[in-house]
Amino acid sequence: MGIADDAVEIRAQGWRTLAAVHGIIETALEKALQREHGLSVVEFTVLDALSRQDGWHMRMQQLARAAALSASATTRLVTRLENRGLLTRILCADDRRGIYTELTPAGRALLEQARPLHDEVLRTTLDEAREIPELAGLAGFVGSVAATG
Amino acid sequence: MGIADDAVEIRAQGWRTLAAVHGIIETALEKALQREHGLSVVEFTVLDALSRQDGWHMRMQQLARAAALSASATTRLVTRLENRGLLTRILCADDRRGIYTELTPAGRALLEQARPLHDEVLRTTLDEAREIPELAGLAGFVGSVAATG
DNA sequence: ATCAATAAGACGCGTGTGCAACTAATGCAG
DNA sequence: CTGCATTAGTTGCACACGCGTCTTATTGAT
Repeated sequence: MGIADDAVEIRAQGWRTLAAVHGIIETALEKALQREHGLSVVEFTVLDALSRQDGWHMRMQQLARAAALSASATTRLVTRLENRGLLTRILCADDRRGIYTELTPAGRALLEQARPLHDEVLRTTLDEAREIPELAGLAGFVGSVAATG
Repeated sequence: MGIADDAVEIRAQGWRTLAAVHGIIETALEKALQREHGLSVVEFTVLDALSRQDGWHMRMQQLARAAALSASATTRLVTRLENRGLLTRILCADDRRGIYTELTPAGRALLEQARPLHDEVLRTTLDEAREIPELAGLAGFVGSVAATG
């Protein structure tokens, strides 16, 4: 068992840890946001992405990348949110193939209502993860070290 | 904006980064494993979990926790793998409600065949993630620092 | 003027998922 | 031993997703 095999095992272990922490947070977020605000995690993510693009509009493809969704899933998701009056589609003037999406006041309001719960869940689940030895390192990293961005 | 608000923003940013890296890896793994070995990521995860429990059997619930799945998803996943002859259900003698699962030789063989690809995808996607400024920190952490476990 | 490429939508299909309702086995209280 | 809450696992139902394919509108190069 040489150095290469160690690296393989470290990556595998790292991925398992990453998946575990991700799963814990996502499940907790899903339940809480669904229960209190009727939002799924992806829906919140999309609204959040749009809100942080303030002043700018996002095209469907950017949205798809931001939420890690396929094109068709993005279409359907935007349609759902549009039907609920949380965002609007806007044809863009310079390239009329493109479609921008923009938060409506209602969407922005719902997002702001949901933010506190979102952060609370994040905080408590990260704290819980820190209690579990295998997850403590990553949970600490995610919760404390600013992602270099 | 005080210290508390900073912490909120750091957590949110950390979660976005975590979700992004997770999504990249999972998508790449899914495509590669599906294409080459007809396995989904969860299926690989379950087989891997079972193989690392060598000598011991796992109950459905443990499996569910290990793969971050619900009970019902676990039932169906095990059924699929059982139908493909990759694992077997074993009623346990002492508590006849409980069900153990065990890899078959075929399951173990398929797992070993798939491992090299699994690691290769892990390695290349982590390398790619390191090239993206916002993800570099986390990708480096996952790929290099042994998860404390 | 033509034709390939691109952005997005529509739609059917198969699949995986969570929830809630259900069955069966266990174990504890009286 | 009888009743009853608890636990393990399964199943019916509805829904979101990815994929593939087709369609439409627009752009840009020849």
